[in-house]
Amino acid sequence: MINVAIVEDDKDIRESLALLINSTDGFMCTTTYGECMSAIKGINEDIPDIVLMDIGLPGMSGVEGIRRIKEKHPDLDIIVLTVHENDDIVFEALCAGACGYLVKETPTSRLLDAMREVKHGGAPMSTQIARMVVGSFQKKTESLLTAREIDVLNQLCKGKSYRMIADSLSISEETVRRHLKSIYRKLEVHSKSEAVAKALKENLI
Amino acid sequence: MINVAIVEDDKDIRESLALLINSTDGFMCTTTYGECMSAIKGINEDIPDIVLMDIGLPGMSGVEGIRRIKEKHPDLDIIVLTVHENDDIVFEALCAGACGYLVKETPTSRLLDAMREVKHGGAPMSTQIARMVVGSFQKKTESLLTAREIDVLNQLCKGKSYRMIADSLSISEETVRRHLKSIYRKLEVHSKSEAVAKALKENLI
DNA sequence: CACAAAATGACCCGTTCGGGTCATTTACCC
DNA sequence: GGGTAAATGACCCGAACGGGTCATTTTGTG
Repeated sequence: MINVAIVEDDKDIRESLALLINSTDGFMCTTTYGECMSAIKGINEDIPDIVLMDIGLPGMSGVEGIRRIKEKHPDLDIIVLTVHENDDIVFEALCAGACGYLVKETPTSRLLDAMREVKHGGAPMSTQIARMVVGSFQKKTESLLTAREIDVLNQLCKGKSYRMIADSLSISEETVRRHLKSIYRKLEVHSKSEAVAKALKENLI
Repeated sequence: MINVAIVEDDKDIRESLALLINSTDGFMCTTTYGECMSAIKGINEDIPDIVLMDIGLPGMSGVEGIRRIKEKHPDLDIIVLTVHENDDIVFEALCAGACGYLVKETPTSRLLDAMREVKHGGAPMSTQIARMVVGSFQKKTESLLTAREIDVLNQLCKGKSYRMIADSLSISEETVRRHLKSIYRKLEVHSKSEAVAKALKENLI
């Protein structure tokens, strides 16, 4: 029997979700919450197997709610169920600890499958979400940086100094400096650390 | 009609996959390859809609093959179909441009679904793979760094100087310097850029 | 309350970095 | 074949950094 808790501000959605879950073999939903604070408190008392979580909630955001719940219960599985398909929110939710992300038009059969999938160690996502997630691994093609600049940037990301980069690429320190100037201009940054941060965040290397 | 190419060194698997695809409505497979080089060449002539790609191939690795194929055909969808569930290979394949990753015990019906899913903008993954991918977003808990050190590290990742970090956290530059010393010792690094690189790669922040 | 861990602040000094301006050679595209 | 982009190398200088050693205050847990 999989015990599901629901965090969702819309009463109609909340109740129909609970009804769906309670009328499905192997699932039950004894507790629902209208906002995060009570969910965080309630889940501390009565620990479910899975939390279905909305993102656009009154008061504390769902993302922050996920973070707080996972702090106390790292092994609890949280599935986001929301209308938000905005890139930032998806990644924020996953970083906060969600292990699944479904958009709200998901058919009920898929929702039930998703919960079963989570219990088998999966991470169910709606198709567009999965593509966004996988896409986030892909390197930017047609980089604005030249091949040599990328070489230098790669070394930089290993924490190398100008001197070490020069040795490693068999060019003079002055040339390294020159490439760095060009990189800074293109990335619009002004220090090694900022360049590294930008390069890693934007998958330039 | 979805045109599928197969890259797979095992003749039996290759042929049974082709047979499956050709006997399914809406799919066809006219070309199969036993290793990467001929696939790269062949795909340049005869462009399929989807490539099913093995990873453990003789000669060029599947990962490198994916990279080469995506270089020429950035919009071509490549699904990895392999026995490898090793973390590194999964992420390497996705970084190289794969948009799906299935383990070989995947039932044929799921394989066909996966190809349809890809054509609808999805990114089909086996359950364990999806969890690995989502897990890679999650921050390390129980950091070896203190809360304040993480504050400083966060600022560092925005490319701030000591002076700017000091202002932004309302502490003296000397204290920032002190925290940085402690961070360097714990992360075993010796520069801002190296610390940023390590922090971002290890999801410390 | 006592003790430990964390956070705070200060000084010195040699090295590295960032930005400025200079120039030459190689490679590729029209 | 001539022009453009890329890659190479050099110098200067002030600001920023990294490592060293010093000490005080705050916080939290037993």
